[in-house]
Order: sequence, then C-alpha cells, then structure tokens
Amino acid sequence: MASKKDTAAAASRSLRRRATSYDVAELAGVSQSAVSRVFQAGASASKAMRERVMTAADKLGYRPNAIARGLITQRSNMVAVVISKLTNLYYPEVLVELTQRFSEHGVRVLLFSLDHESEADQILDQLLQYRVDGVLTAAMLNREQLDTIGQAGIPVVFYNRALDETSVTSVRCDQEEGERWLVEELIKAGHRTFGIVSGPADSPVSVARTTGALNKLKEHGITDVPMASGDFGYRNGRDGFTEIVQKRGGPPDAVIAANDAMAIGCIDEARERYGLAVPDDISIVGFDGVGPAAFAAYQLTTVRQPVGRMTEAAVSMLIERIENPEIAPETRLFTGERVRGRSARFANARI
Amino acid sequence: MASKKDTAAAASRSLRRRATSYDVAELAGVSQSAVSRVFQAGASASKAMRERVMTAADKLGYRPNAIARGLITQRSNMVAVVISKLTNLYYPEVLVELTQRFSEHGVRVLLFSLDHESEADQILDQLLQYRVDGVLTAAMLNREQLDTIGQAGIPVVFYNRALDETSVTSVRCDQEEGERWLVEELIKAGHRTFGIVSGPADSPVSVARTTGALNKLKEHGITDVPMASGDFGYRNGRDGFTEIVQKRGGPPDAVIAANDAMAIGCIDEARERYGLAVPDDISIVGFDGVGPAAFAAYQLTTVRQPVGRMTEAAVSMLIERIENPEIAPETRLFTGERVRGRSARFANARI
DNA sequence: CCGCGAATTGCATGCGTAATCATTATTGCC
DNA sequence: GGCAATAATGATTACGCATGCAATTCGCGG
Repeated sequence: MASKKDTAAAASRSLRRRATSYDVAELAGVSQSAVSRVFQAGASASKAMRERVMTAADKLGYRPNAIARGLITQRSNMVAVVISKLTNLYYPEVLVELTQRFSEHGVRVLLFSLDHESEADQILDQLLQYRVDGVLTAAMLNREQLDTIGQAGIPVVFYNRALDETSVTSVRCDQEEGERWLVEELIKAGHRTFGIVSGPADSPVSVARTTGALNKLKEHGITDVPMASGDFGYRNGRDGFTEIVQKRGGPPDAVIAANDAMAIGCIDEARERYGLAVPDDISIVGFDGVGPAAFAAYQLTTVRQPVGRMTEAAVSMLIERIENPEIAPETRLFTGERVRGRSARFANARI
Repeated sequence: MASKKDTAAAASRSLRRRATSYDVAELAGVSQSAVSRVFQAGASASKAMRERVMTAADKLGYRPNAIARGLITQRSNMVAVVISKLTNLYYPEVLVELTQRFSEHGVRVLLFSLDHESEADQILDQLLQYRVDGVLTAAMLNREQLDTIGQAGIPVVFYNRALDETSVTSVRCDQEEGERWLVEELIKAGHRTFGIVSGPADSPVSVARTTGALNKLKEHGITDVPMASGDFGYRNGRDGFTEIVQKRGGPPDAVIAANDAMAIGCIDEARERYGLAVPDDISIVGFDGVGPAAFAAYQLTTVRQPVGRMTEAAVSMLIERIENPEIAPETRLFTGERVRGRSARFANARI
C-alpha cells in the first residue's frame, strides 16, 4: 500500500509539472544560468559544474524544453515538409530520406500533407504559426503564397517544382531531358506511332514530362499523338491505355506514361485486355524508377530520379539558407539515371 | 528608387522581427490581452473589438506564435509519429492517413524515423524535448523507453506493436488470425508441403505472422516447414524462395511470405528461375494488401490490413488520452480483409 | 433615472529558457 | 609572488503569449 501510494504520488507529480532548469539548479545548488549552459553546445562550464548539474538533472529526469528554447533563440529547429499526393509510389521514398537527413543536422520535420490545392493556404497558416525555420515543399505554391512565407523571412526550397527559374531555390530532376532520351531511343529502335498517358494537367511534373516527349516527337515529325490523362495511379494507367487504343483504333508502337505506376498499369492492360506482348508487340516506358519498376513482371524501361542526391541537395540547400538567409536563389538540376529495362525495344548498341 | 528602398526596408523589418500581439495591440489601440482573446477560440470579445484587431492584424501580417502559446498552455498541439522501416511498401500509406486525420483535429505531426533500434533512445530524447502531446509509434519500444515517456505524462499509442496486452494502448491487426485463415484455405485446397519466408526476427509483426502460420500448420500435423528470413523487401523474397527450394531439394506446394513485397519476390523467383506457374505449380500468399499486390501480374492472395479504420482508431484513441490522461489502456484489434487473389489455389466454394 | 448583473476590457504575472552584463575564481607568466 | 588576462558563475531580463483578477462598460428592469 505504501508503494502504491508512492507511485501514485510520483505519477501525479510528474503529470502536474515536469522538471525545469530551476528545479535542477536548486537540487544542484547552482544558478539556473549554469544549468542552461551545461545543456548548451558551446557554452563555458567547468567540468565540476557539468557533473553536478548532470547528476541533478538525471535524478529529476530533466530535459531542456525545446519550445521555451525556441522562443528565446528564435529558432524552432523544425522545418516544414509539404507533400501533395503520396498516393503515387514515389514520394514516400523521398520523405524518409528527407527526415533522416534533416535529423542528422539536428532538425526535426513537421509534416504537412495536402491533397487539394485549396488546403494550401490553411497549411501555410499553420506552418507560419509554428515558426518553422524553413520550408521544403513538393507541392505547388503560387506566387502569393510564396511571398507570404518570404515576408516572414523563412527560406523555401522547392522539390521538383519551380515557379520561375531564377527567383526561387529548387532542386529538380530534368524531366524533359529524361523524356527526350526515352523518345529518342524509341525512335531509334523503329517506333513510329505513339500514345501518351499524362498526369493531371495541374501537375508541373506531368506537364514537363509530357511537353518533353511531345517536343522530341515533333522534332522527328511526329505530331499526331493521342493522349490520355490520369492521376499518377495504377488504375489510371490501365484506363489511359484503353483510351489511347480506342482513340487510335488500335495500339500504337509505344506508349509513354508519365510515371512508373501508370506505365505498369499500361502493361497490365496491354497484356490482359489486348493480349499484347511487351515489348514485342508494344513498348511501354515510365518515369521515376520506383521499387516496383524492377519487379520481374515489368522491368520497366524508365528514368530513375536520383533520390539520394536530390534529397541531400535539398536538405543542405535549405539548411544553408536557414543559417544565412542572404544566399541567392539557386536551382540544382539533376539528370535522371537511364534504366534500360525490358518493357521497351531499344536498339541494343552496346559499343 | 524610392520603391526599391521601401521594399528593402520592409524586408529587413520583417526579417528582423515578426509582428507580435503587442504590435497589433498598439496599432489597434487596444491591450495585448484583447488581441490574445480575439485569436482564441472560446474567449469573450465584442464584435467591434474583433474587427479592430483583425484589421490591424491583417495589416501587419500577424499570426499568433504557436511556440509561445505552447509554452503557456502546456500544449504543443504536436504529436510524434515514430516509424521504423518505411522501406517496405506498407507504412507510407499509414503515414499519410495519420497526418491527415491528426490535421483534422488541429494536431500537427512531428515525424521521426529510425532504421536501427539503437536510435530509439536518441529519438525519444528529441520528442520529449519538443514536449509533444502524444506519441504514436509503429516502431518497437522497450519497457524502459515506454516508462520514460509515461513518466513525462505523455500518452502513447502503439500501431501494430504491443509490449504486453493489457498495460499499453494499441491498435493492431490480428496477424495470427489472418495467417491461420491463409493456411486453412491452402490446406483445404490440398497443399501439403510448405515453406515460409519470414521477416526479421526482431520484428513483432513478423513473429506474430510466422507463429500464426506455424501453429495452424501444426494443427494439421505439418511440422517440417523450411524457413528463410528476410527484411520485408522484394529482393529478400526472391532470395528466400531459392533458399527454401534448396533446403527442401525442390519447391513446396505453397510458400507463405510474411508480407506482400516478399510474396511478389517469391512469385518472380518461382517463375523466372524455376519456371514454375503460379498458382498452378505453386501457391504463394502474402500479407498487407498493399497497392502492388493488385497488379495484374501478381493478384496476390493476401490479408489486407484495414488501414483506414486502424489509423482512425489510433488517432482518436491518442487524442482521447491527450484530453483525458486517466483513460485506461485499451487494445483495439482489427481483422484483416481476406483477399482471394490468383496467386494461390483455393477451393473456390462460393456457397 | 437608478441600480444591478453580465459582458467586456485592461493590468500584471508566469510559462522555461538563453543571453547580456557584472562579478568572482582561476590560470599563466615574468 | 603579484598582476593581468581569461574562464566560470550568478543576477537579471526578454522571448510572445494566456490567464486570473480588478475595473469598466453595457443592457435592462424597476
């Protein structure tokens, strides 16, 4: 019974109030300033002091309150990561990488996910209230929204988005270049008729990929390209493929999908519904280089985004600008890795 | 030139210091308390006051500082979400759902990801420093770590983990029940020899699934089951399949994989390396019901975790306990959805 | 027209820490 | 050994907000 009472008392005490630096100071018989300094990085404290304080702190289970610290230092050590649709298979990989890399720099990630553009303003309000030190967004923001953040003195890094080239710092994979390579190779291998399954019209990534492909096709005099558009999902790939076949009155030589998930959908639809062999009857290419692209049943020919290098760049660019807000905007452009899979007939010129 | 100067001045001002409630109060000619009350939910303020304050606030671009507010209210309105390996395809889905649901309750998500158990203590320290209101963990915590959080008065909800049944609140999918169903159906359909590709030994989820399967097999007198273990990844599925075949000196009637990603790996290995037809020559089952499980090339027979209901339960359970810490621990157990795909021969008794 | 209760507003204080400044202890050096 | 220079420590204040309490205004019935 005594023990029960004790634990109850302990519980209620700890629930009521957690140890502060004053509690530690009192127990250690030193000033609060001393405690504060012991728990800071580059502060001056004697070895003896350090020990006395740490013993007292351990006894009380004291941990500095990052909230209070943030209030006085004007640094929350948190960044906002804004993502739009995690529904497609690509962003989760990015998210983990980002979290871990930020963590190595002592920065925590406050996660915001929005699926409708309309939520953006609300999200923005939230992240400004939380006084994040920086924003990394893989969702589109308009000029006004960007200005709102800028006026608060918070640096922003765009991930695979860009408002206009020069005024904003961003890390991007060269979508158009990737598509041009895919198209070039397809044409080299003899493909003449094409179809495109694009992403949503309001996705800059999709637009870049689609225009990249269309431009290259035009260079080769191919202008009549039936298109379908989807939402980057597997199901959209299947539906999009059928839409294209119906528009053309038959399957084209090759289908260019705006991402891997839809490319896989196209392959399944081609095989299952139309009995086509991939790549013998039809070539299908994707984009991203996500995990499932490597499944034996698909082995997608695609362009893999260098997630590791891109996230590393994004994190370091943001942290640099948090530490020195004067740094000028910069765009870092990465070239995707060319994956020659087995979902398309390529001229296998291994020189 | 005048305009340039103005914008520069504005920029440096906003960079130097963001508007506080005092600034708004001064501009509106009212007290700081009034401003504070206008920006609170259930505070009393006249309509006239509300308008005066809001006009001034808009003019200054004022937003209440959530950090300072947290300091005084002892509520950060943030929860920590701890995830272990996002490498397998399941957790990303969970993460998005959680973020959105918390967001609906006005709660922000601070994301922590750890890939080695050893990082847990460090992560723990961080989230305690940030005074999160609650913790939702999909990673394993030991008793000591759990106590540390408990002593800080922070409620914890486990997601698909449990220390022991009664002392902790958790939401789980009944892994064993799912495996038993899979095994039962496989046996009904005439399968007699089995192999199991399990997850890592230190993963409670994997252990639950594996023991569930083994127990059911034992009920049917099947005890000699070759096993391989992997890390929940596609590649591990492929390697694991071969390992089993080599241990048995040939493929079994059925392989039970601890998750979908490895099941897909098994299928690919069976087809590509051993020329086996799935499910005619061999049945392969998975667990989770992730997106790729539905790809036409696999159409996995699996148990789908009810992510929507589970995340909803987890969020509401955590929020309840944040608002009332006295609520007793509770485990909510969900039954997986049985997906009869085409990767296994089942007795198609459609009654 | 007065008075009384309810609604509104202002004042003062505290949340837990870092940082400045002043003070004291310690070291190095001739 | 003494003195300057440096390190270590303590007292105090500010960060931006919410909140209890006192003061004020408002509405309204008598």
